[in-house]
Amino acid sequence: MFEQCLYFNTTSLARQLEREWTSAFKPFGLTPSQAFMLRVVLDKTPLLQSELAAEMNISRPTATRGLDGLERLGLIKRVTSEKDGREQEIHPAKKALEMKDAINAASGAVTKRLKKVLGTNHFEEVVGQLRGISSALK
Amino acid sequence: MFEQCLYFNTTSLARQLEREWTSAFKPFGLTPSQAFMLRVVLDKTPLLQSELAAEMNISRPTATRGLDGLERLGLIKRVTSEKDGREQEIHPAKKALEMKDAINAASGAVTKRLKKVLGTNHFEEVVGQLRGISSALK
DNA sequence: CCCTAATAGTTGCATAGCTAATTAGTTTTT
DNA sequence: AAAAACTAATTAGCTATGCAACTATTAGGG
Repeated sequence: MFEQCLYFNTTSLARQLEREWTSAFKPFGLTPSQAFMLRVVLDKTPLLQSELAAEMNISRPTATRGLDGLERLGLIKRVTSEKDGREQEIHPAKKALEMKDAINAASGAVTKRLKKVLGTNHFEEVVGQLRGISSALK
Repeated sequence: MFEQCLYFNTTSLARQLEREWTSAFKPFGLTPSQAFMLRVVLDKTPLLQSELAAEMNISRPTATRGLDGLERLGLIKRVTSEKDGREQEIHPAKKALEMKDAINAASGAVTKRLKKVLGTNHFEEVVGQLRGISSALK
């Protein structure tokens, strides 16, 4: 009965995609959130937690907890910034650097598969529209 | 860095929309999940939990817990089916029936506002596409 | 009729997300 | 240079979600 509802269809699709990505990252022992967070850390190292939160569009507490998890897994290290003692620099651990290519490849594979199922043009169009809505609402 | 990622953009937009709907339903003391669940109960009464889960695209445990919450608020009642003792029929309580029109009106108002911001055509197109992706992945 | 299958719902355990409040460090003001 | 204001991160407490395992009930096959 919510066929026409943006909220309903967006959250519903989000849950469905969550499942796809969960299986993609399972071989690494990572959840989708953890894997995406690690990808940011690997790509932008070193970065501050506030930058991570902004990049991922999550609140700072969520970033704190996500990083707690990655730290427990031995994938990142937090270093108090020398410039400003309030800030924490995030660095990937060696273990994470070794996983980088494989994680990115696994991500690429999922995207490739989805593009095949949905058609590349359609896929890209929808992604663009989602971003458009997101920024229109800011 | 995930501008082109369907998963990232979908989950990100979902969180943003969650905020919009949270404020819309706050006057009723309901979260978006609760409000949508109640709307289904009000519209399809009486229905079984399995039907509710299917209608909302959520797992049965999530339905159980959501209904636990609505029951605690005195908004629904569970009645064991006479046909089949495993089944629970969900009925709205009087309190919920009295809220029905106002909740639906509040929902309509949000949708109307979003359509205005995004343009009705664009809005409907995107919703259609989300549904298309969802069913293509099933 | 009983024993096995299947089914509806629940419970246990875990993750991800949020807001509000707290802590600790830095800047600004006076 | 002490007090006030601000800022980065954390903690507390909550909801929503899922999978896996369990309970209770019904349905089916010897």
